[in-house]
Amino acid sequence: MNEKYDFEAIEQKWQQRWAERDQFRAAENPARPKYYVLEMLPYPSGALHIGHVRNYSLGDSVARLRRMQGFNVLHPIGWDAFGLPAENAAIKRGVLPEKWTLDNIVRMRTQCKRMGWSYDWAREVATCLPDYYRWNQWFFIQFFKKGLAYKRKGLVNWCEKCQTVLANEQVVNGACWRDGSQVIQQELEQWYWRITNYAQELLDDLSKLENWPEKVLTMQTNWIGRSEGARVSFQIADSDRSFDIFTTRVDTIHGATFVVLAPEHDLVKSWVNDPQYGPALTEFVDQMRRQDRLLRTSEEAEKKGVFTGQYAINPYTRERIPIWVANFVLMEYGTGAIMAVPAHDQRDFEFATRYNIPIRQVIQPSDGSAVDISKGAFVEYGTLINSDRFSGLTSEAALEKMVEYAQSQGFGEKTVSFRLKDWGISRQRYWGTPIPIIYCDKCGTVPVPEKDLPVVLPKIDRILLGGSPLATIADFVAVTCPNCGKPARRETDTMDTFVDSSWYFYRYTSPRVDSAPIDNQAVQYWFPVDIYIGGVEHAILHLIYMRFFSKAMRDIGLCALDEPVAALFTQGMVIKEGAKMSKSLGNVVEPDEIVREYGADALRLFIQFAAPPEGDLDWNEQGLEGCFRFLARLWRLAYRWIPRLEGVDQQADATADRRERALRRKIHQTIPKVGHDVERLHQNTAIAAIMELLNAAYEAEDQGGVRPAVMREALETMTLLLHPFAPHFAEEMWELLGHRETLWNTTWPQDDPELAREETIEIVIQINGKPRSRFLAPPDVSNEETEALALKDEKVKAALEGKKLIKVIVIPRRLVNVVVG
RNA sequence: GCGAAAGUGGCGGAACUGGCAGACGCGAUAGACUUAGGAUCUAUUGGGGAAACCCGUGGGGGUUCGAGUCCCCCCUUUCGCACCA
Repeated sequence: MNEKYDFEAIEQKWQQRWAERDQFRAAENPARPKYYVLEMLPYPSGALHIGHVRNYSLGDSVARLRRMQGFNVLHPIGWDAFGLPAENAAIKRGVLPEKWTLDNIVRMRTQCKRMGWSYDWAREVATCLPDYYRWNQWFFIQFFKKGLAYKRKGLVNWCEKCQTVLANEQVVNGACWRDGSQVIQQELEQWYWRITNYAQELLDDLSKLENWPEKVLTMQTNWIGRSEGARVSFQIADSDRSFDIFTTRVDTIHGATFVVLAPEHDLVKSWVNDPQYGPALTEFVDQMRRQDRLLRTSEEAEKKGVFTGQYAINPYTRERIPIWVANFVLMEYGTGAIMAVPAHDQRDFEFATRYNIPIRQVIQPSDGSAVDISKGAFVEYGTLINSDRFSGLTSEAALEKMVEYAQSQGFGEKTVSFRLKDWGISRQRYWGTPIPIIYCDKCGTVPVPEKDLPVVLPKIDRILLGGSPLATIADFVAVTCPNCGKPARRETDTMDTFVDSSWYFYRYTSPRVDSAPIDNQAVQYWFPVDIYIGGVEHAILHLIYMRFFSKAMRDIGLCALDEPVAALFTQGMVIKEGAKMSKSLGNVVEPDEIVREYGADALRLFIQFAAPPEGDLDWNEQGLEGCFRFLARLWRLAYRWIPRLEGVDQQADATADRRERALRRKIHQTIPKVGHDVERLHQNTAIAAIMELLNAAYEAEDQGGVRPAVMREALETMTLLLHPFAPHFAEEMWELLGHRETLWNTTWPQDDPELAREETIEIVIQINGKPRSRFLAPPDVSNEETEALALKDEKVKAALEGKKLIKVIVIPRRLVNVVVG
């Protein structure tokens, strides 16, 4: 054994052995309980960053612990390999996306192996390979057949910088989620997936996700945005046309003094030629189209609009009210049209005030108190007034009754509106999955027959810019119609890369099946994912898409899961000096450099020790050194003892010495603590507990009188407990301690509660709630004895001098509070 | 504005259902070993005080024998949502 902790040699040695033995290979085994540990797959951007290290080290410690606890562990990894950065890098550096991506994967795979994570590399998937993306295409076709995929023209989010369309989830505060640049609205024909079919189920099933963070559930609930209300049809005056509005407050409809359409509303287009109102209307609509969405939809934005010259008939009152177009009504929510009740809606109030539109109160507080409608809207529920036959009803009752009335008269109905929109999956980029559709002049839109899959992404030899790059590849576009055999054209858009990540974790269970996307038997064995670890930034992106995907997979008869992920854990960011690491700030920590200087084990240890995993972690090199020192300190202890341990069994005899018993007690207290902490992902306190155990071993050594058998037990226990965090170190130590079997196949130590039990306990004496004294007692001391012992205490006697004993509270085995007064 | 989470030594952070606040690590101080130490080991390390003691978990109230933990009000930070009809 080397006196010095030579992390480089040790880590290399074990990585090599693990690879040679193909040690982390997983296979279905019905005899053992399974455990599926999943981490969000990385985008191959070039190199692992420290956030990956945190994410994957966390997952690895869980995988290794569960394995040692007897679970059959699946711990896979892959690459989210399609996507824009590859194309952008290609444009910037002149490397083709494919080469750039595959090179990055090679480099990052090496880095992963250098970190010692226990991945089953035989299950690795890269989403940019035809073996994988052909199933994206297969899913597309199944969805198309099932009516879950459809094409329509409509307003879409267009990112100028990315030169492509984005789904709603990918627009954050009016900006592109990836680069933060402005997103504008454009009218384009796009493919959509009908995620809204599942809106209700996606919402309802959130209640099944008991082990998901509340925060994510809330974000999803808000994103789905269910609201119950009514659809009411308004006739356009002097016309046979009508339009629908959506409202959650039909009870206020007698107070509607105007209606408002979104600038993008279809009806508006037919009015722009009006000689009197057309010009202003046209200008307003154009202005809205040009305006930044973020500005337009911000609450601070002033409410602006123009009168269309048209009137609508309120079906309840038969009253003619003006139709306006205004910035604050959004085409994408509800029906893109609202009734405006300025007395009872603040937005309508502001608008009405600005344009001198009448304000009419129709609700008053049910307690009869007065409200001043001239100062602002009264938005609460109350009692209806000025509402014809509905006057006198409460809002709650009116909501029911008035919808029934509308229904009976045929001009409205009860309806539910969702904020969630269908998922726009078309992307006008090269580096993605080709959408498997063929357009034939005769047969229309025809899916590519399954036998013709995959539609291979054509190789290119130069970078393609602008539009849909595939459209410029004549060989690709030209195709014969699978129906009629006549010349036809291929769809040239590619799929959103969130499609790839929506089901990759299914593919891991059967990565090489080539007759179907998944082997249902394998899915049945491994699913659900027991723990999914990743960043919270995907709360309403990936994490909602993949839930949708599972349900859609179920409905096309592929497997039978409602929810694929049993527990989700969102880990915090790694920051430095309080700021997010970024190249522009120059505060990026390179994992490679840390590994070179301190080793992967020290890095893994530190990144899990420095902070609880759900919070942000402030990188600090000195803390890292502390973890390195801990490993070196354990190494030295072993170095001193191992020569004396040969042939010594750890359970040689019952130990009688007080000092030995103290060390063994610490050992047997630490074992359950570490296991329990890692199960809750409290790696920081688990590691602290192992450090304490090492300190106890040093203390025991220092005091003398500890025999090798006990020191062996201490060293072996620390080694086993350390394995999830510092596996190379632990494997080496385990071997030095004389074991042949890898720790991966070794069981987690069993604690002995008998040995863990304290021989004497210290009981605190409080006087009037303040700690004043303490005494030692046997652990089985009764409450009566405890009280008696406390009352004999000198401090207690002194405190009772001239005072009265009011009461004594005994907390068994912990504390006595003597109340005097 | 609405909602959620958080606020504990010089620093990162511990503290299960209310029961010794500050585990563990960093940093710091002193000593030992040493030619030397940025290595290692030992000891000390929330503040005040000579001490008995007193004060301390963002601030203010409250419940309780007892509050970092529970309740009310306020402040700050972070993160979501933000004209959603």
